[in-house]
Amino acid sequence: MNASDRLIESTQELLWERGYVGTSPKAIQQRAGVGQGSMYHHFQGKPDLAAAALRRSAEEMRALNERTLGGPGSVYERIAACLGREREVLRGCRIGRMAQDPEVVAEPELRAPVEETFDWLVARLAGLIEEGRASGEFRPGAPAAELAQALVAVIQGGYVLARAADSAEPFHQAVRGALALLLGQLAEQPE
Amino acid sequence: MNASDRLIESTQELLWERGYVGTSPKAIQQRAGVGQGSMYHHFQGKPDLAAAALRRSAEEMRALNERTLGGPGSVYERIAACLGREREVLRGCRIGRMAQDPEVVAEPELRAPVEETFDWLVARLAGLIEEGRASGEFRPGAPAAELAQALVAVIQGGYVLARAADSAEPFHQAVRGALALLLGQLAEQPE
DNA sequence: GTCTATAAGTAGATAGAC
DNA sequence: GTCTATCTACTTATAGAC
Repeated sequence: MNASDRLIESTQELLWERGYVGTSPKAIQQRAGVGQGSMYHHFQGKPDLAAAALRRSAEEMRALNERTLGGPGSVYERIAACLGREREVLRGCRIGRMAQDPEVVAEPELRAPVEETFDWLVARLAGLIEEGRASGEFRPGAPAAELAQALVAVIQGGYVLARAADSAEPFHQAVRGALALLLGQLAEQPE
Repeated sequence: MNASDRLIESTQELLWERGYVGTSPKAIQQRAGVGQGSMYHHFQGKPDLAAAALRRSAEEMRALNERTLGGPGSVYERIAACLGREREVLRGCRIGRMAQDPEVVAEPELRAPVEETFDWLVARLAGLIEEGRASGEFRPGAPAAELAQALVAVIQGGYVLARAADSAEPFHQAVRGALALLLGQLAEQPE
């Protein structure tokens, strides 16, 4: 792997672990095993490198979610598979984490990948719910986009609760609670 | 107001805006209008001051939620009042935000107020749901604690989605979605 | 209690040699 | 392309005077 790719990968990891403010060029270089001059040759500076790293993380995140959402099963099963997929819960969400950083939110180049990832995920879930309504699996009700936002929020909030408790348990409880609530939207109510 | 209180208040604001890593003693002193020596006289250092600020924020957050959860109305109405209460959505949650900070999570003194706030809120909501089941307002189903975790996660995740979009709208959509899902738990299903 | 001085270390680069 | 040197500003204090 070349220096540029190693730099991007190290930046992805550090942004995930320490956020944008907490990530220094020096730390990136050390983890990548790359010198100062090399980094500034390939990238204009920290914001430029962070933008590249975030675009790549966003792409990976989208592929990861599509694997379950586009998989086999009923709409409910696919949503459950997505929410319940294996995660390193205590590490938090590498995309959602960036939303807390004021410098990321303030800089369009940095915020764009974050916003687009959530836009995509919400739209994908809303589309699935509508598909489930069309097929008779789900009953009509609240706007699909609102239910989708709530589901994505449960995941993101689940990460927050887990890190606050230093335990993955609150995340899993929140997901089970959300799936129980979603059951109430099925056309045939399970008893 | 004395120097100590001004320092705590400034720290609360800065932790909310910029997080623990992003908040420097210098910035705290300047906002508080207090000199270096004064700060180190009243507090041992940044962690000590941050711990005091977080304990105070946690207390305020709890009082704020109790105002709606302990208010008038049915259980559903009180939960809806809590989720829908006025918020400065784009500023995020001053407690939940801290969960992203590795130095906060790693330091028990700093993490404790965060964990305790969520523990209290989840327990309060779970208690309300059980109360609603006992009175016949809610139907039995998933463990109340799981539903409560999901509701708190929706709020925390809603903040994340709002900041990612630089708009309060995703937060409000997520809350509406969550309340629609919660309606499915009422004993008398509204049509 | 509050102030100023000092200090070792880091942040985030730029310059120029190789 | 990569390396080392250099630089200004900030971080997080400690020391000691007032």
